[in-house]
Amino acid sequence: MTTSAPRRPRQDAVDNRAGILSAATAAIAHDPQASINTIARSAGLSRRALYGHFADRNALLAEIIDAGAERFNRIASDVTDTDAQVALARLTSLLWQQAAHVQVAASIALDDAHLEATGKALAPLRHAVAAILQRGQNDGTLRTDVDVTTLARLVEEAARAAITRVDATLPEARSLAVRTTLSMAGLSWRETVALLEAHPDILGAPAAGDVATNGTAPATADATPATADTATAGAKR
Amino acid sequence: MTTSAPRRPRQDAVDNRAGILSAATAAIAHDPQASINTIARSAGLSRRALYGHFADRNALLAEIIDAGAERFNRIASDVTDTDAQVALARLTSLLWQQAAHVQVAASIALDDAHLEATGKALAPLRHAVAAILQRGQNDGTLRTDVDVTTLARLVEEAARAAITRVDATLPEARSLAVRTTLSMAGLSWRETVALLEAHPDILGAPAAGDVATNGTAPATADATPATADTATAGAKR
DNA sequence: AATAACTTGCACAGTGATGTGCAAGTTATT
DNA sequence: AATAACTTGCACATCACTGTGCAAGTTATT
Repeated sequence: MTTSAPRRPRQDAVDNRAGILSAATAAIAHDPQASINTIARSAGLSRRALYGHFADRNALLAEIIDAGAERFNRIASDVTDTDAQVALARLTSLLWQQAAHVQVAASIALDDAHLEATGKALAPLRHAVAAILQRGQNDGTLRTDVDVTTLARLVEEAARAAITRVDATLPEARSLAVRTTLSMAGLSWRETVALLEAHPDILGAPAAGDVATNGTAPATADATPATADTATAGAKR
Repeated sequence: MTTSAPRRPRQDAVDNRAGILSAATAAIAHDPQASINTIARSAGLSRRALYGHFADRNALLAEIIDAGAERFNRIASDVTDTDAQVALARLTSLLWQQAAHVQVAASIALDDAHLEATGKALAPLRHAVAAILQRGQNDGTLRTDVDVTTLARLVEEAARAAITRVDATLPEARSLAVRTTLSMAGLSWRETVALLEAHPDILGAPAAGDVATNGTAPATADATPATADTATAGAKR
């Protein structure tokens, strides 16, 4: 008569829950006002089933925000470059991989209702950005004609625009996002191109983390052949 | 028995109509989903009265969009500078004065429902920007590492961010918006500062238009005392 | 094979918004 | 002063969406 331990959740249910989160992320990235029905249907479930996994809309949003926050925080703490320009570039490059989450955060952040939640979720990332910008202003490697707070907002907006408003399937999309952010931070476009050429690892693979990449990575030029290509693209002469 | 000519609209009614448009512009700039009730109340009218002036929500939005379009088009055709950098700077400076309309256009443009309307309204402005950017790329005064179409989108986003996401009451707000746009167009921050110092008229009063200002305006330095102030503001050393 | 877990569809109540009709009141215009 | 124009408040129908209860069915797990 031992009150039998409650059976653990069924596998299909676990999958469905994850499917909802994924579908919701995509749906909300596309339209912040996406209805519960839309989300459930795009996850292949009925509206009613969704309420079996999440108490209400807020609970669902909260988990989505948390998921984004976790990824963002990892990225923020992964960037340890001393050079502010390089740090900012790498940060953007890594964020670019999380385009969907960036878009969701941006979308939800527009809503006054969840401003607090997103704010809390983005706090560590914003703090990291502020630190980088401050460092760059102190040593003169970033623009000093704008106070740090304002610059942070502008850089954030530039990154958001470059990540979410540019076709992510373009081969140069990632490089473009990075160059955009650096531009906003005060560099001329030629300087951004030069910086990326000098640090090819920034646009490289997942960087250090999963696979052990000791120190300076020498041969990571697989995904992106050469920056020069995309950098010169569109030049008239 | 001549079917008497219908009396012309009452003066207070005309004022109220204008008041609604103005209130709606402000309300929607603040929240794209602002309800009819909110708008009417903030115009000092009842919800019911609003429907006496506009058939439905769309009719109201259409007029707001048109009002913005008219202002934008005037600005676009007012900018005639040959130098692409100067033209872009002046365009931004003039747009900055229409912050509320810029914000409304940006807000509504996010909505799929009115995407067509805003697109049509912004078309001439976008065309002007594209022309300026193309010119700048041809003579090498603007960045050539991005194709014109993408660059246009990025510049537009940068301008939007600088105009709507920065406290417009700050004395350097206008200058900041211009420098931001130029940064996105490829200039280094020092180049943007230099350009504004070389062309103080860009941040000056309403420029040519109402009052006759023959040729090169010598004494227009009223509204903005000196660019050097704001440009150097925030510099650490 | 038995059981608990999960999903579905439907009904239902509640909310907030839109757009309209109408009677009664107020106000600009002639 | 008369009149048409305008505003208001209320009632009403409609719509889209949220969140819950429940019975009946399907499916993973033991």
